[in-house]
Amino acid sequence: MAKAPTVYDVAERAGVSIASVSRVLRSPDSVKEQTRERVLEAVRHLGYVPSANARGLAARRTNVIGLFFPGHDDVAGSEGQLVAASGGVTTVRDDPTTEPETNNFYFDEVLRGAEIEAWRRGFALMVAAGRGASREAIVNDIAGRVDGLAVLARTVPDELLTHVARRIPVVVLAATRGTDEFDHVSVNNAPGMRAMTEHVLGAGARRLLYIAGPEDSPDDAERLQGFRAAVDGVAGVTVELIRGDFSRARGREIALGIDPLPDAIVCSNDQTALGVLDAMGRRSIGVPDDVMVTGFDGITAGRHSSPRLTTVHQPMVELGRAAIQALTARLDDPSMDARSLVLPVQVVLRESCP
Amino acid sequence: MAKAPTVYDVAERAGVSIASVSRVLRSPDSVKEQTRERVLEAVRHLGYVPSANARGLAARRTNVIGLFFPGHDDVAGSEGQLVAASGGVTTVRDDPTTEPETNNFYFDEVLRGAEIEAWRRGFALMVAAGRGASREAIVNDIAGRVDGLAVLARTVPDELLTHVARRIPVVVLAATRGTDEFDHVSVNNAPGMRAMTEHVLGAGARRLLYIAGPEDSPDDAERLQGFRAAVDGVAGVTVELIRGDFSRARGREIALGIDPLPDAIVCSNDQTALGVLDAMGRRSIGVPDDVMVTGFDGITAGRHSSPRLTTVHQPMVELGRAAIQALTARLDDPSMDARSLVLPVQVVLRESCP
DNA sequence: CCCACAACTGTATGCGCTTACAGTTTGCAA
DNA sequence: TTGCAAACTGTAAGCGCATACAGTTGTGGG
Repeated sequence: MAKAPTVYDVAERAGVSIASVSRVLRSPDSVKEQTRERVLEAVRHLGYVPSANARGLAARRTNVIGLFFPGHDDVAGSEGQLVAASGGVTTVRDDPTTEPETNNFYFDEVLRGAEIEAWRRGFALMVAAGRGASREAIVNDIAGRVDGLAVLARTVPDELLTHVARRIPVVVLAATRGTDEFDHVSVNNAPGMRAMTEHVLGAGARRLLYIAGPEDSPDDAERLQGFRAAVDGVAGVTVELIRGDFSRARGREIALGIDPLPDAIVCSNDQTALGVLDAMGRRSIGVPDDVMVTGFDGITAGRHSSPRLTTVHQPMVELGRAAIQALTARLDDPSMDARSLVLPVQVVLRESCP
Repeated sequence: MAKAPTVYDVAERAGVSIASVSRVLRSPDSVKEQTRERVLEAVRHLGYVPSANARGLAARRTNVIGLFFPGHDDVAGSEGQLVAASGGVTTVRDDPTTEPETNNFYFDEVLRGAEIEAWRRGFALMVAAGRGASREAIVNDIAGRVDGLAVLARTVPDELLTHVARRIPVVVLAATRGTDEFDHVSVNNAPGMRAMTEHVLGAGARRLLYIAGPEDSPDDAERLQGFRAAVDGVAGVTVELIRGDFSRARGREIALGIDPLPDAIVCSNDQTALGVLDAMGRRSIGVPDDVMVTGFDGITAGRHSSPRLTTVHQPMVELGRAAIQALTARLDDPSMDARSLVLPVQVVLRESCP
C-alpha cells in the first residue's frame, strides 16, 4: 500500500489522458477498443481502484444508502480488547435459566432486504446502529456519506431527521405517517392483529390476556389498537392487558406468574410469545389445549418451537427492500409527494392456536 | 433539498472564512468561542451536513470499513417490484413441511460485532453480500469506498483480494492463514470439534455418524480434521461420514434416512444438528437416550430446541469485532507483519448430549 | 507606548475524479 | 485528392473540504 495509484498514474502508463481512463471505467463503449485495452492493462498492472470519494465529489452523489436502526446499545463485554493470544477450548454445562438474549432477528431481516435491494439498484449500503447519546453525531455523520437514509421509527428525534432531510431524502420504517414530511414504509399492524384476535375468538377463547410491548413503540400501539377493535363489543369476552418489553425473558416471566390461566394469550410479538411457550412448557400446561398462544412478526424461531407458533407474519425482508425502493424513487423524482406504503401481513396458523 | 449547503454557504452566513468553519467542525477548541457560536448557528440554520466525500478526499481517508460476505445469492421473489397498493391481511395454515429456510444467523452475528466495533472506533460500516458473477465488481466498488476490508473466507478469489490489498488492508475471516499475505481472524475449529467429539466418546458412544458441510468450506475442513483427531486410534469406534450442506433441511433429510441408528450424530454446524433433531422428533426417536446429537456454532436457536442442543459455541460477535480491530491495527501500522488471530471456542453441554 | 509572542483567522492549494467543450483523427463520399 | 461528419481524445474547470502557511489581532512585559 505504498501509495494508491490514481487516474494520473494509470493515464501515464497507458499513454492517454485521465479523461480516457475515466471513460474506460464509466462508459467503456465510448472509447476505442485498443485504447481501452491499454487502460485496462494499466489498471490491472498498477492495482488501480478508483476512489469513491473523488468520484462522489465530482459526480455529486455517493451511490450509497444508509440504514439506521436502534442498536444493541452497549453490549456487555464489548469494552475489552481482544487478547492476541490464540485458541483455547473450554467446556461449560449450560443451565437453561442463564440466558444472554439477543433478539434482533427483526433488524437482521430488514437489513437483509435492504442489502439485496440496494445492490440490485447499484447502491452500496451503510449500516449504523443507535448508541444512545452519540446518536445525533452518528446520524449526522452517516447523512454526509449517503444519498438517502432509511431510519427505523422512533430511533431518531424528528428534529434531527428534519435537519438531515434538508440534504438527503429520508424514509421512516415501521411507523405510519404522522404529520411529518417523510416517506414511510410500514406493515399492516392493526388489521393484522385484529384478524389474529378474531381467529382466537373464533377458536372459542373468551378470557384473553394481551401482552403488549414497550409504550414507545408505534408498532405496538397499532397492534394493541387492532386487538381492541377485535374484542370491542363482543359479548362475553374479558380482557386483561400486561405490558412486556418485546423480550422472550419478559414473556416467560409474565407467563410463569399467570393464575388463573386465560383461554388465550395474545402477544404483540413473537419473542414474547416464545417466552410464554417456554413458561407453559415448564409449567406442564398444554398449548393449545389448556391455553392458546399467538405472536406477531413471523420470525424463524416460531416455526421451530414446540408447539409451533401461530403468528402474524410481517414481511421484514420486504420492508427493507421497500425502504430502498422508496428512497431511490425519491432520488429519481425529488418533487414527488410524500408517500406512505403499508405492506400486507399474513396470519399464519400453526399448532399453538390452530 | 434544493441544493445542499456547503462550507462556503456556512462561512458566508457566519461572516468567516471556510477554514474557520472547517475548524469549528474538526477541532472546536482552536476557534474563539464567539466565532464558534456564529458558525454553529449558521450550520443549524442552513441545515448543513458536511460532505463525507469532500472530507475524505481532502483527508485521504474515508473512515469507513467494509464487510463482504457470501450472499443469499438471488433470493426468490426478490425480482418483483413492490406494489404501491396498501395493506391487506391474508391467512394461511402453515404446514410444517413447507419451509423457506434462511440460515444466515452466523453472518448476522458477525455483522453485529463488526458494527459495534467499527462505530466504537469511529468508523462507519459498509456491508456487501456476494452475488455470484457481480462479485468482482462489488468488491472493487466497495474497495474504493473504504479504508479497510474484511472478507469472509472463500467468498472472494485470492487474485481479486490481492488486487484490492494494494490499496487497502484486507483481513480474512474464518479461515486460518495459508500462504497469503493477509491478516486472518478465525476460531479454534479443529480443537473445538475434537473436544466435542471426545465428550461424545466419553459419554459412551462408539458408532458415530459425522455430518459434514460443503467441501469448499475451510471451517468445515478444520472441524472434520478435529473430529478425525478425536476418533483416530480409539479402540472399538466406527465412523460414518455423510456430506451435508450446512442447512437444516439437509440435516433433517439425512437423519430421516438413517438406519440403523448410530450412538451419536456429530454435526459440523448447528443448523444441520437442528434438522437432525427435527427428524428424530418426527421419528419418535429419543435424544439423547436413543441417539446423541451435537452441533457447532452456538446459534441462539440451539438454546431453544427440544431437547436443547449440545454444541461448540464460537464467538461470532467477537469474530466481527476482531476483524475490525485487526483492520484498525493495520491502518495504524501498515508495516506490521501479517497476523493470524484464533479465537477460543466453548463446548456447551445441553440435553442433546449431556 | 512599543515589541515579542500567543492566539486566532484568512488565503491558497490540492485531494482524485467527472464532464463540458474543444481539438484531433478517421472513414468515406465527392 | 479534398472535405466533412463521425468517432474519438485531450484540456481544463470544478466538486467540497482540510490544512500549511501567512496574516491579523490581542496580551503582557519592558
